[in-house]
Amino acid sequence: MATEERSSTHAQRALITLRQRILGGNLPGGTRLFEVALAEELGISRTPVRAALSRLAEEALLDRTSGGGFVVRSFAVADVVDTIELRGVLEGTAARLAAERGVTEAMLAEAATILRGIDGVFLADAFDMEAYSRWNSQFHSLLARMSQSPVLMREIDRITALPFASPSAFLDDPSRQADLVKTLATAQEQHRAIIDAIRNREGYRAESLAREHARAARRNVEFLLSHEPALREGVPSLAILAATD
Amino acid sequence: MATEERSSTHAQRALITLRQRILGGNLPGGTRLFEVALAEELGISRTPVRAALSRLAEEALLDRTSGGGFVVRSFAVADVVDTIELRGVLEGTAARLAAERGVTEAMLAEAATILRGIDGVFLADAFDMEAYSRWNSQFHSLLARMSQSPVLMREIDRITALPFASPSAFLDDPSRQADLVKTLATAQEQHRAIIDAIRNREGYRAESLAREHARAARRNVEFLLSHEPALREGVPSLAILAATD
DNA sequence: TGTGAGACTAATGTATACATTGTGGCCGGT
DNA sequence: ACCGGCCACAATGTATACATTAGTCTCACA
Repeated sequence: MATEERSSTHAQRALITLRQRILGGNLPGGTRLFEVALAEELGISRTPVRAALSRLAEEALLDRTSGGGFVVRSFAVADVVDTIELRGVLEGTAARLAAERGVTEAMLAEAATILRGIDGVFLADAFDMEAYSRWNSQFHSLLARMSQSPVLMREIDRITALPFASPSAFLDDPSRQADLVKTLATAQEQHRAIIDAIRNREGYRAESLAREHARAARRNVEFLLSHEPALREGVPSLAILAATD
Repeated sequence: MATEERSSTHAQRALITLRQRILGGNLPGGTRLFEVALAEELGISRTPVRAALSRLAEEALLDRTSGGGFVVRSFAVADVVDTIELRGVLEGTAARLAAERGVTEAMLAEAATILRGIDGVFLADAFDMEAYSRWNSQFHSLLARMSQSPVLMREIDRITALPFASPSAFLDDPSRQADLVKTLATAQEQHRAIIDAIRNREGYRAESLAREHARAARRNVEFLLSHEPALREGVPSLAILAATD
Protein backbone atom coordinates (compact mmCIF):
# COMPACT_ATOMS: atom_id res chain seq x y z
CA MET A 1 0.00 0.00 0.00
CA ALA A 2 1.60 3.19 -1.24
CA THR A 3 -0.76 5.46 0.66
CA GLU A 4 -1.18 5.60 4.40
CA GLU A 5 -4.86 5.59 5.20
CA ARG A 6 -6.55 7.23 8.09
CA SER A 7 -6.16 4.76 10.89
CA SER A 8 -9.16 2.90 12.22
CA THR A 9 -11.99 4.37 10.18
CA HIS A 10 -14.93 2.02 9.91
CA ALA A 11 -14.28 1.64 6.22
CA GLN A 12 -10.66 0.76 6.80
CA ARG A 13 -11.47 -1.83 9.42
CA ALA A 14 -14.15 -3.36 7.23
CA LEU A 15 -11.67 -3.45 4.35
CA ILE A 16 -9.11 -5.30 6.43
CA THR A 17 -11.68 -7.73 7.83
CA LEU A 18 -13.15 -8.59 4.46
CA ARG A 19 -9.78 -8.81 2.74
CA GLN A 20 -8.60 -11.30 5.36
CA ARG A 21 -11.72 -13.37 4.90
CA ILE A 22 -11.32 -13.51 1.15
CA LEU A 23 -7.60 -14.28 1.18
CA GLY A 24 -8.09 -16.77 3.99
CA GLY A 25 -10.61 -18.73 1.94
CA ASN A 26 -13.59 -17.98 4.15
CA LEU A 27 -15.56 -16.33 1.40
CA PRO A 28 -15.84 -18.67 -1.57
CA GLY A 29 -15.41 -17.24 -5.05
CA GLY A 30 -18.79 -16.32 -6.44
CA THR A 31 -20.22 -15.29 -3.09
CA ARG A 32 -22.47 -12.24 -3.37
CA LEU A 33 -21.69 -9.60 -0.79
CA PHE A 34 -24.63 -7.47 0.34
CA GLU A 35 -24.20 -4.07 1.91
CA VAL A 36 -27.05 -4.30 4.37
CA ALA A 37 -26.15 -7.75 5.72
CA LEU A 38 -22.49 -6.83 6.04
CA ALA A 39 -23.32 -3.53 7.74
CA GLU A 40 -25.43 -5.41 10.26
CA GLU A 41 -22.80 -8.06 10.81
CA LEU A 42 -19.97 -5.57 11.22
CA GLY A 43 -22.04 -3.20 13.32
CA ILE A 44 -21.54 -0.16 11.09
CA SER A 45 -23.66 1.69 8.57
CA ARG A 46 -23.81 0.94 4.86
CA THR A 47 -21.60 3.85 3.88
CA PRO A 48 -18.27 2.51 5.12
CA VAL A 49 -19.28 -0.95 3.90
CA ARG A 50 -19.70 0.43 0.40
CA ALA A 51 -16.36 2.20 0.64
CA ALA A 52 -14.66 -1.03 1.72
CA LEU A 53 -16.31 -3.07 -1.04
CA SER A 54 -15.24 -0.52 -3.62
CA ARG A 55 -11.67 -0.72 -2.35
CA LEU A 56 -11.74 -4.51 -2.60
CA ALA A 57 -12.90 -4.21 -6.20
CA GLU A 58 -9.97 -1.88 -6.76
CA GLU A 59 -7.70 -4.60 -5.40
CA ALA A 60 -9.35 -7.04 -7.81
CA LEU A 61 -10.54 -9.27 -5.00
CA LEU A 62 -14.16 -8.47 -5.83
CA ASP A 63 -15.93 -8.20 -9.14
CA ARG A 64 -18.76 -5.78 -9.72
CA THR A 65 -22.18 -7.14 -10.75
CA SER A 66 -24.35 -5.56 -13.40
CA GLY A 67 -26.81 -4.56 -10.69
CA GLY A 68 -24.24 -2.45 -8.86
CA GLY A 69 -23.36 -5.06 -6.24
CA PHE A 70 -20.21 -7.07 -5.55
CA VAL A 71 -19.25 -10.71 -5.82
CA VAL A 72 -16.12 -12.42 -4.56
CA ARG A 73 -13.80 -13.03 -7.46
CA SER A 74 -13.34 -16.68 -8.38
CA PHE A 75 -9.88 -18.09 -8.91
CA ALA A 76 -9.64 -21.30 -10.89
CA VAL A 77 -6.45 -23.31 -10.90
CA ALA A 78 -5.68 -21.92 -14.36
CA ASP A 79 -6.02 -18.40 -12.98
CA VAL A 80 -3.51 -19.20 -10.26
CA VAL A 81 -1.10 -20.62 -12.79
CA ASP A 82 -1.52 -17.64 -15.11
CA THR A 83 -1.13 -15.13 -12.29
CA ILE A 84 2.13 -16.76 -11.30
CA GLU A 85 3.17 -16.68 -14.96
CA LEU A 86 2.29 -13.00 -15.10
CA ARG A 87 4.38 -12.32 -12.04
CA GLY A 88 7.31 -14.01 -13.75
CA VAL A 89 6.75 -11.93 -16.88
CA LEU A 90 6.57 -8.69 -14.89
CA GLU A 91 9.59 -9.42 -12.71
CA GLY A 92 11.41 -10.60 -15.81
CA THR A 93 10.64 -7.26 -17.41
CA ALA A 94 11.85 -5.46 -14.30
CA ALA A 95 15.13 -7.35 -14.49
CA ARG A 96 15.51 -6.61 -18.19
CA LEU A 97 14.82 -2.90 -17.76
CA ALA A 98 17.27 -2.83 -14.86
CA ALA A 99 19.93 -4.36 -17.10
CA GLU A 100 19.10 -2.12 -20.06
CA ARG A 101 18.95 1.09 -18.09
CA GLY A 102 21.71 0.32 -15.68
CA VAL A 103 21.46 0.56 -11.91
CA THR A 104 23.28 2.62 -9.32
CA GLU A 105 26.17 1.43 -7.23
CA ALA A 106 23.96 1.93 -4.21
CA MET A 107 21.42 -0.53 -5.58
CA LEU A 108 24.10 -3.09 -6.29
CA ALA A 109 25.45 -2.62 -2.78
CA GLU A 110 21.97 -3.11 -1.41
CA ALA A 111 21.63 -6.26 -3.45
CA ALA A 112 24.92 -7.53 -2.06
CA THR A 113 23.68 -6.89 1.47
CA ILE A 114 20.48 -8.80 0.82
CA LEU A 115 22.31 -11.72 -0.78
CA ARG A 116 24.62 -11.85 2.23
CA GLY A 117 21.61 -11.80 4.49
CA ILE A 118 20.05 -14.73 2.67
CA ASP A 119 23.35 -16.61 2.70
CA GLY A 120 23.45 -16.04 6.44
CA VAL A 121 20.09 -17.77 6.85
CA PHE A 122 21.52 -20.90 5.24
CA LEU A 123 24.56 -20.83 7.54
CA ALA A 124 22.56 -20.74 10.75
CA ASP A 125 22.07 -23.89 12.79
CA ALA A 126 18.33 -23.92 12.47
CA PHE A 127 16.77 -22.69 9.23
CA ASP A 128 14.77 -19.58 10.05
CA MET A 129 12.03 -19.50 7.45
CA GLU A 130 10.73 -16.16 8.63
CA ALA A 131 14.12 -14.53 8.27
CA TYR A 132 14.48 -16.06 4.80
CA SER A 133 11.07 -14.75 3.87
CA ARG A 134 11.94 -11.24 5.05
CA TRP A 135 15.20 -11.15 3.07
CA ASN A 136 13.45 -12.68 0.10
CA SER A 137 10.82 -9.95 0.17
CA GLN A 138 13.56 -7.36 0.28
CA PHE A 139 15.22 -8.92 -2.73
CA HIS A 140 12.05 -8.79 -4.77
CA SER A 141 11.22 -5.28 -3.66
CA LEU A 142 14.69 -4.17 -4.76
CA LEU A 143 14.36 -6.00 -8.05
CA ALA A 144 11.19 -4.09 -8.84
CA ARG A 145 12.85 -0.81 -7.87
CA MET A 146 15.83 -1.55 -10.05
CA SER A 147 13.61 -1.29 -13.09
CA GLN A 148 13.28 2.41 -12.29
CA SER A 149 9.76 2.20 -13.62
CA PRO A 150 6.97 3.37 -11.32
CA VAL A 151 4.46 1.94 -13.82
CA LEU A 152 5.98 -1.52 -13.60
CA MET A 153 6.45 -1.37 -9.85
CA ARG A 154 2.80 -0.57 -9.50
CA GLU A 155 1.77 -3.57 -11.57
CA ILE A 156 4.11 -5.88 -9.71
CA ASP A 157 2.67 -4.69 -6.41
CA ARG A 158 -0.82 -5.40 -7.67
CA ILE A 159 -0.08 -8.93 -8.78
CA THR A 160 2.10 -9.94 -5.86
CA ALA A 161 -0.57 -8.84 -3.37
CA LEU A 162 -2.28 -12.16 -4.10
CA PRO A 163 -0.89 -14.80 -1.73
CA PHE A 164 -0.06 -17.41 -4.36
CA ALA A 165 1.73 -14.87 -6.55
CA SER A 166 3.75 -13.38 -3.73
CA PRO A 167 7.51 -13.92 -3.70
CA SER A 168 6.94 -15.49 -0.29
CA ALA A 169 4.22 -17.79 -1.56
CA PHE A 170 4.29 -21.32 -0.17
CA LEU A 171 7.04 -20.51 2.32
CA ASP A 172 4.25 -20.59 4.87
CA ASP A 173 3.40 -24.24 4.36
CA PRO A 174 4.39 -25.85 7.63
CA SER A 175 4.06 -29.42 6.33
CA ARG A 176 6.71 -29.07 3.65
CA GLN A 177 9.40 -26.97 5.21
CA ALA A 178 12.18 -29.54 4.89
CA ASP A 179 11.45 -29.99 1.20
CA LEU A 180 11.19 -26.27 0.64
CA VAL A 181 14.56 -25.55 2.18
CA LYS A 182 16.17 -27.79 -0.40
CA THR A 183 14.76 -25.73 -3.23
CA LEU A 184 15.68 -22.40 -1.67
CA ALA A 185 19.37 -22.99 -2.30
CA THR A 186 18.52 -23.06 -6.01
CA ALA A 187 16.43 -19.94 -5.59
CA GLN A 188 19.38 -18.16 -3.99
CA GLU A 189 21.63 -19.12 -6.88
CA GLN A 190 19.04 -17.59 -9.15
CA HIS A 191 19.01 -14.41 -7.05
CA ARG A 192 22.76 -14.18 -7.48
CA ALA A 193 22.61 -14.81 -11.20
CA ILE A 194 19.88 -12.20 -11.72
CA ILE A 195 21.94 -9.52 -10.00
CA ASP A 196 25.00 -10.61 -11.95
CA ALA A 197 23.12 -10.31 -15.23
CA ILE A 198 21.82 -6.88 -14.27
CA ARG A 199 25.29 -5.69 -13.28
CA ASN A 200 26.63 -6.91 -16.63
CA ARG A 201 23.84 -5.26 -18.61
CA GLU A 202 22.65 -8.65 -19.92
CA GLY A 203 18.98 -7.89 -20.43
CA TYR A 204 17.87 -11.12 -22.02
CA ARG A 205 19.66 -13.25 -19.43
CA ALA A 206 18.24 -11.21 -16.55
CA GLU A 207 14.71 -11.49 -17.90
CA SER A 208 14.97 -15.22 -18.48
CA LEU A 209 16.39 -15.88 -15.03
CA ALA A 210 13.74 -13.83 -13.27
CA ARG A 211 11.00 -15.60 -15.18
CA GLU A 212 12.36 -18.99 -14.28
CA HIS A 213 12.80 -17.88 -10.67
CA ALA A 214 9.12 -17.06 -10.39
CA ARG A 215 8.25 -20.45 -11.78
CA ALA A 216 9.06 -22.10 -8.47
CA ALA A 217 5.63 -21.07 -7.27
CA ARG A 218 4.07 -22.91 -10.19
CA ARG A 219 5.93 -26.04 -9.24
CA ASN A 220 4.50 -25.72 -5.76
CA VAL A 221 0.97 -25.40 -7.12
CA GLU A 222 1.44 -28.43 -9.29
CA PHE A 223 2.85 -30.42 -6.41
CA LEU A 224 -0.07 -29.57 -4.19
CA LEU A 225 -2.60 -30.25 -6.91
CA SER A 226 -1.19 -33.70 -7.54
CA HIS A 227 -1.97 -34.61 -3.97
CA GLU A 228 -5.12 -34.77 -1.93
CA PRO A 229 -7.23 -31.63 -1.76
CA ALA A 230 -7.05 -31.94 2.01
CA LEU A 231 -3.34 -31.23 1.81
CA ARG A 232 -4.01 -28.04 -0.10
CA GLU A 233 -6.37 -26.72 2.51
CA GLY A 234 -3.58 -26.45 5.03
CA VAL A 235 -1.63 -24.11 2.76
CA PRO A 236 -2.31 -20.45 3.52
CA SER A 237 -0.99 -19.32 0.15
CA LEU A 238 -3.67 -21.33 -1.61
CA ALA A 239 -6.55 -20.77 0.79
CA ILE A 240 -8.24 -18.47 -1.68
CA LEU A 241 -8.28 -21.29 -4.20
CA ALA A 242 -9.59 -23.81 -1.71
CA ALA A 243 -12.55 -21.51 -1.32
CA THR A 244 -13.55 -21.93 -4.94
CA ASP A 245 -16.55 -24.23 -5.32
CA MET B 1 -15.92 -2.69 -19.34
CA ALA B 2 -16.73 -6.27 -18.55
CA THR B 3 -19.74 -5.36 -16.47
CA GLU B 4 -22.76 -3.48 -17.68
CA GLU B 5 -23.53 -0.76 -15.21
CA ARG B 6 -26.90 0.64 -14.38
CA SER B 7 -27.52 3.24 -17.01
CA SER B 8 -27.59 6.91 -16.11
CA THR B 9 -27.08 6.82 -12.35
CA HIS B 10 -25.56 10.01 -11.04
CA ALA B 11 -22.41 8.14 -10.12
CA GLN B 12 -22.10 6.69 -13.59
CA ARG B 13 -22.54 10.02 -15.27
CA ALA B 14 -20.04 11.65 -12.93
CA LEU B 15 -17.61 8.82 -13.67
CA ILE B 16 -17.92 9.32 -17.40
CA THR B 17 -17.61 13.10 -17.15
CA LEU B 18 -14.55 13.00 -14.93
CA ARG B 19 -12.89 10.24 -16.92
CA GLN B 20 -13.28 12.26 -20.09
CA ARG B 21 -11.79 15.30 -18.45
CA ILE B 22 -8.78 13.40 -17.21
CA LEU B 23 -8.12 11.55 -20.46
CA GLY B 24 -8.74 14.73 -22.44
CA GLY B 25 -6.07 16.58 -20.54
CA ASN B 26 -8.41 19.00 -18.81
CA LEU B 27 -7.42 17.94 -15.32
CA PRO B 28 -3.66 18.20 -14.90
CA GLY B 29 -1.84 15.43 -13.07
CA GLY B 30 -1.52 16.33 -9.45
CA THR B 31 -4.86 18.14 -9.30
CA ARG B 32 -6.68 17.52 -6.02
CA LEU B 33 -10.31 16.58 -6.54
CA PHE B 34 -12.68 17.64 -3.77
CA GLU B 35 -16.01 15.95 -3.19
CA VAL B 36 -17.94 19.04 -2.15
CA ALA B 37 -16.76 21.23 -5.01
CA LEU B 38 -17.40 18.51 -7.58
CA ALA B 39 -20.82 17.76 -6.14
CA GLU B 40 -21.71 21.42 -6.44
CA GLU B 41 -20.33 21.67 -9.96
CA LEU B 42 -22.07 18.52 -11.16
CA GLY B 43 -25.30 19.34 -9.37
CA ILE B 44 -25.47 16.07 -7.40
CA SER B 45 -24.78 15.07 -3.82
CA ARG B 46 -21.44 13.93 -2.46
CA THR B 47 -22.39 10.28 -2.39
CA PRO B 48 -22.31 9.59 -6.14
CA VAL B 49 -19.26 11.83 -6.44
CA ARG B 50 -17.44 9.61 -3.96
CA ALA B 51 -18.53 6.52 -5.83
CA ALA B 52 -17.25 7.96 -9.11
CA LEU B 53 -13.94 8.99 -7.58
CA SER B 54 -13.48 5.55 -6.13
CA ARG B 55 -14.12 4.01 -9.54
CA LEU B 56 -11.56 6.30 -11.12
CA ALA B 57 -9.02 5.19 -8.54
CA GLU B 58 -9.91 1.62 -9.50
CA GLU B 59 -9.12 2.54 -13.10
CA ALA B 60 -5.81 3.97 -11.91
CA LEU B 61 -6.65 7.42 -13.23
CA LEU B 62 -6.69 8.82 -9.69
CA ASP B 63 -4.40 8.22 -6.78
CA ARG B 64 -5.63 8.22 -3.20
CA THR B 65 -4.18 10.72 -0.74
CA SER B 66 -3.26 9.87 2.81
CA GLY B 67 -6.13 12.02 4.03
CA GLY B 68 -8.72 9.96 2.19
CA GLY B 69 -9.03 12.26 -0.80
CA PHE B 70 -8.12 11.85 -4.47
CA VAL B 71 -5.58 13.41 -6.78
CA VAL B 72 -5.31 13.09 -10.55
CA ARG B 73 -2.54 10.68 -11.39
CA SER B 74 0.49 12.22 -13.03
CA PHE B 75 1.97 10.69 -16.13
CA ALA B 76 5.53 11.62 -16.97
CA VAL B 77 6.98 10.85 -20.37
CA ALA B 78 8.82 7.90 -18.84
CA ASP B 79 5.52 6.56 -17.54
CA VAL B 80 4.03 6.74 -21.02
CA VAL B 81 7.02 4.93 -22.47
CA ASP B 82 6.92 2.26 -19.76
CA THR B 83 3.18 1.76 -20.11
CA ILE B 84 3.59 1.19 -23.83
CA GLU B 85 6.44 -1.22 -23.04
CA LEU B 86 4.19 -3.01 -20.60
CA ARG B 87 1.48 -3.33 -23.21
CA GLY B 88 4.05 -4.91 -25.51
CA VAL B 89 5.12 -7.32 -22.80
CA LEU B 90 1.54 -8.31 -22.00
CA GLU B 91 0.46 -8.74 -25.61
CA GLY B 92 3.70 -10.58 -26.24
CA THR B 93 2.81 -12.92 -23.41
CA ALA B 94 -0.67 -13.37 -24.84
CA ALA B 95 0.83 -14.33 -28.20
CA ARG B 96 3.26 -16.75 -26.58
CA LEU B 97 0.55 -18.44 -24.51
CA ALA B 98 -1.61 -18.70 -27.61
CA ALA B 99 1.22 -20.43 -29.43
CA GLU B 100 2.08 -22.67 -26.48
CA ARG B 101 -1.48 -23.67 -25.72
CA GLY B 102 -2.74 -23.81 -29.25
CA VAL B 103 -5.83 -22.07 -30.56
CA THR B 104 -9.04 -23.28 -32.14
CA GLU B 105 -9.74 -23.37 -35.83
CA ALA B 106 -12.53 -20.91 -35.16
CA MET B 107 -10.06 -18.41 -33.73
CA LEU B 108 -7.76 -18.82 -36.70
CA ALA B 109 -10.70 -18.33 -39.04
CA GLU B 110 -11.64 -15.20 -37.14
CA ALA B 111 -8.08 -13.95 -37.46
CA ALA B 112 -8.21 -14.58 -41.20
CA THR B 113 -11.41 -12.56 -41.45
CA ILE B 114 -9.88 -9.67 -39.58
CA LEU B 115 -6.70 -9.74 -41.66
CA ARG B 116 -8.83 -9.70 -44.81
CA GLY B 117 -10.77 -6.79 -43.40
CA ILE B 118 -7.60 -4.84 -42.78
CA ASP B 119 -6.26 -5.72 -46.21
CA GLY B 120 -9.50 -4.40 -47.65
CA VAL B 121 -8.92 -1.02 -46.01
CA PHE B 122 -5.63 -0.70 -47.89
CA LEU B 123 -7.30 -1.59 -51.21
CA ALA B 124 -9.93 1.11 -51.00
CA ASP B 125 -9.57 4.33 -52.98
CA ALA B 126 -9.50 6.54 -49.91
CA PHE B 127 -7.84 5.25 -46.74
CA ASP B 128 -10.55 4.94 -44.10
CA MET B 129 -8.73 5.40 -40.81
CA GLU B 130 -11.81 4.68 -38.77
CA ALA B 131 -12.37 1.35 -40.48
CA TYR B 132 -8.71 0.49 -40.00
CA SER B 133 -9.00 1.37 -36.33
CA ARG B 134 -12.07 -0.83 -35.88
CA TRP B 135 -10.43 -3.84 -37.53
CA ASN B 136 -7.24 -3.17 -35.58
CA SER B 137 -9.15 -3.19 -32.32
CA GLN B 138 -10.72 -6.48 -33.29
CA PHE B 139 -7.32 -7.93 -34.02
CA HIS B 140 -5.97 -6.98 -30.63
CA SER B 141 -9.08 -8.14 -28.83
CA LEU B 142 -8.75 -11.52 -30.53
CA LEU B 143 -5.06 -11.70 -29.72
CA ALA B 144 -5.82 -11.28 -26.03
CA ARG B 145 -8.55 -13.92 -26.23
CA MET B 146 -6.24 -16.34 -27.96
CA SER B 147 -4.15 -16.52 -24.81
CA GLN B 148 -7.12 -18.24 -23.17
CA SER B 149 -6.12 -16.53 -19.98
CA PRO B 150 -8.77 -14.43 -18.24
CA VAL B 151 -6.07 -13.13 -15.91
CA LEU B 152 -3.98 -11.82 -18.77
CA MET B 153 -6.97 -10.47 -20.66
CA ARG B 154 -7.93 -8.52 -17.62
CA GLU B 155 -4.50 -6.94 -17.33
CA ILE B 156 -4.37 -6.11 -21.01
CA ASP B 157 -7.75 -4.42 -20.75
CA ARG B 158 -6.51 -2.35 -17.85
CA ILE B 159 -3.39 -1.14 -19.57
CA THR B 160 -4.90 -0.51 -22.97
CA ALA B 161 -7.65 1.63 -21.45
CA LEU B 162 -5.10 4.44 -21.36
CA PRO B 163 -5.20 6.32 -24.67
CA PHE B 164 -1.49 6.20 -25.40
CA ALA B 165 -1.29 2.47 -24.67
CA SER B 166 -4.31 1.58 -26.75
CA PRO B 167 -3.78 -0.43 -29.94
CA SER B 168 -5.48 2.49 -31.67
CA ALA B 169 -3.21 5.05 -30.08
CA PHE B 170 -2.07 7.86 -32.38
CA LEU B 171 -4.36 6.79 -35.20
CA ASP B 172 -6.44 9.76 -34.16
CA ASP B 173 -3.79 12.34 -34.95
CA PRO B 174 -5.26 14.26 -37.86
CA SER B 175 -2.04 16.10 -38.69
CA ARG B 176 -0.03 12.99 -39.47
CA GLN B 177 -2.41 10.69 -41.28
CA ALA B 178 -0.41 10.40 -44.48
CA ASP B 179 2.71 9.43 -42.53
CA LEU B 180 0.79 7.00 -40.38
CA VAL B 181 -0.70 5.14 -43.31
CA LYS B 182 2.81 4.34 -44.49
CA THR B 183 3.62 2.62 -41.21
CA LEU B 184 0.37 0.69 -41.07
CA ALA B 185 1.41 -1.56 -43.92
CA THR B 186 4.27 -2.68 -41.70
CA ALA B 187 1.89 -3.14 -38.83
CA GLN B 188 -0.31 -5.36 -40.98
CA GLU B 189 2.67 -7.51 -41.94
CA GLN B 190 3.31 -7.90 -38.24
CA HIS B 191 -0.33 -8.90 -37.64
CA ARG B 192 0.06 -11.60 -40.26
CA ALA B 193 3.33 -12.84 -38.85
CA ILE B 194 1.96 -13.00 -35.31
CA ILE B 195 -0.95 -15.16 -36.41
CA ASP B 196 1.40 -17.31 -38.45
CA ALA B 197 3.67 -17.83 -35.45
CA ILE B 198 0.69 -18.72 -33.27
CA ARG B 199 -0.63 -21.18 -35.83
CA ASN B 200 2.79 -22.81 -36.01
CA ARG B 201 3.15 -23.01 -32.22
CA GLU B 202 6.22 -20.77 -32.31
CA GLY B 203 5.98 -19.16 -28.88
CA TYR B 204 9.18 -17.18 -28.85
CA ARG B 205 8.59 -15.79 -32.33
CA ALA B 206 5.02 -14.83 -31.52
CA GLU B 207 6.04 -13.06 -28.33
CA SER B 208 8.86 -11.16 -30.01
CA LEU B 209 6.67 -10.05 -32.90
CA ALA B 210 3.89 -8.85 -30.63
CA ARG B 211 6.33 -6.90 -28.52
CA GLU B 212 7.84 -5.23 -31.54
CA HIS B 213 4.36 -4.53 -32.89
CA ALA B 214 3.46 -2.57 -29.78
CA ARG B 215 6.61 -0.56 -30.08
CA ALA B 216 5.12 1.51 -32.89
CA ALA B 217 3.36 3.56 -30.24
CA ARG B 218 6.70 4.35 -28.65
CA ARG B 219 8.04 5.59 -31.96
CA ASN B 220 5.05 7.89 -32.17
CA VAL B 221 5.73 9.28 -28.71
CA GLU B 222 9.35 9.87 -29.54
CA PHE B 223 8.43 11.56 -32.79
CA LEU B 224 6.01 13.90 -31.06
CA LEU B 225 8.42 14.67 -28.26
CA SER B 226 11.15 15.64 -30.70
CA HIS B 227 8.90 18.36 -32.06
CA GLU B 228 7.26 21.36 -30.55
CA PRO B 229 5.06 20.81 -27.51
CA ALA B 230 2.31 22.63 -29.39
CA LEU B 231 2.24 19.77 -31.86
CA ARG B 232 1.70 17.31 -29.06
CA GLU B 233 -1.28 19.17 -27.73
CA GLY B 234 -3.25 18.42 -30.86
CA VAL B 235 -2.86 14.69 -30.32
CA PRO B 236 -5.79 13.19 -28.42
CA SER B 237 -3.84 10.08 -27.49
CA LEU B 238 -1.33 12.19 -25.59
CA ALA B 239 -3.69 14.76 -24.12
CA ILE B 240 -3.30 13.24 -20.69
CA LEU B 241 0.43 13.84 -20.89
CA ALA B 242 0.04 17.39 -22.09
CA ALA B 243 -1.87 17.99 -18.89
CA THR B 244 1.15 17.22 -16.77
CA ASP B 245 2.74 20.34 -15.27
C1' DT C 1 -46.71 -26.96 -19.62
C1' DG C 2 -44.53 -22.80 -20.76
C1' DT C 3 -44.34 -17.89 -21.05
C1' DG C 4 -45.33 -13.30 -19.78
C1' DA C 5 -46.88 -9.87 -16.65
C1' DG C 6 -47.52 -7.97 -12.25
C1' DA C 7 -46.60 -7.54 -7.47
C1' DC C 8 -43.66 -7.55 -3.68
C1' DT C 9 -39.42 -7.44 -1.34
C1' DA C 10 -34.71 -6.78 -1.04
C1' DA C 11 -30.73 -4.38 -2.78
C1' DT C 12 -28.66 -0.39 -4.37
C1' DG C 13 -28.74 4.85 -5.33
C1' DT C 14 -29.11 9.27 -3.25
C1' DA C 15 -29.50 13.29 -0.26
C1' DT C 16 -28.69 15.37 3.98
C1' DA C 17 -27.36 16.25 8.62
C1' DC C 18 -24.01 15.60 11.94
C1' DA C 19 -19.27 14.04 13.57
C1' DT C 20 -14.43 13.84 13.11
C1' DT C 21 -10.06 14.96 11.22
C1' DG C 22 -6.70 17.65 8.74
C1' DT C 23 -4.73 21.83 7.15
C1' DG C 24 -3.61 26.55 7.05
C1' DG C 25 -3.20 30.90 9.07
C1' DC C 26 -2.47 33.88 12.84
C1' DC C 27 -0.56 35.17 17.14
C1' DG C 28 2.64 35.02 20.81
C1' DG C 29 7.01 33.89 22.74
C1' DT C 30 11.94 33.26 22.41
C1' DA D 1 12.70 36.16 12.29
C1' DC D 2 11.40 31.60 13.35
C1' DC D 3 8.86 28.13 15.66
C1' DG D 4 5.09 26.26 18.11
C1' DG D 5 0.43 26.18 19.52
C1' DC D 6 -4.31 27.13 18.93
C1' DC D 7 -8.39 28.01 16.44
C1' DA D 8 -11.34 28.07 12.58
C1' DC D 9 -12.78 26.30 8.44
C1' DA D 10 -12.79 22.94 4.94
C1' DA D 11 -12.57 18.11 3.77
C1' DT D 12 -13.71 13.57 4.71
C1' DG D 13 -16.28 9.88 7.59
C1' DT D 14 -20.68 8.27 9.02
C1' DA D 15 -25.56 7.35 9.90
C1' DT D 16 -30.10 7.47 8.42
C1' DA D 17 -34.19 8.22 5.80
C1' DC D 18 -36.16 8.09 1.48
C1' DA D 19 -36.14 6.92 -3.63
C1' DT D 20 -35.38 3.86 -7.31
C1' DT D 21 -34.26 -0.38 -9.43
C1' DA D 22 -33.51 -5.24 -9.78
C1' DG D 23 -34.73 -9.81 -8.93
C1' DT D 24 -37.81 -13.42 -7.74
C1' DC D 25 -42.10 -15.59 -7.28
C1' DT D 26 -46.80 -16.43 -8.40
C1' DC D 27 -50.73 -16.44 -11.22
C1' DA D 28 -53.19 -16.46 -15.45
C1' DC D 29 -53.61 -17.37 -20.20
C1' DA D 30 -52.53 -19.67 -24.42
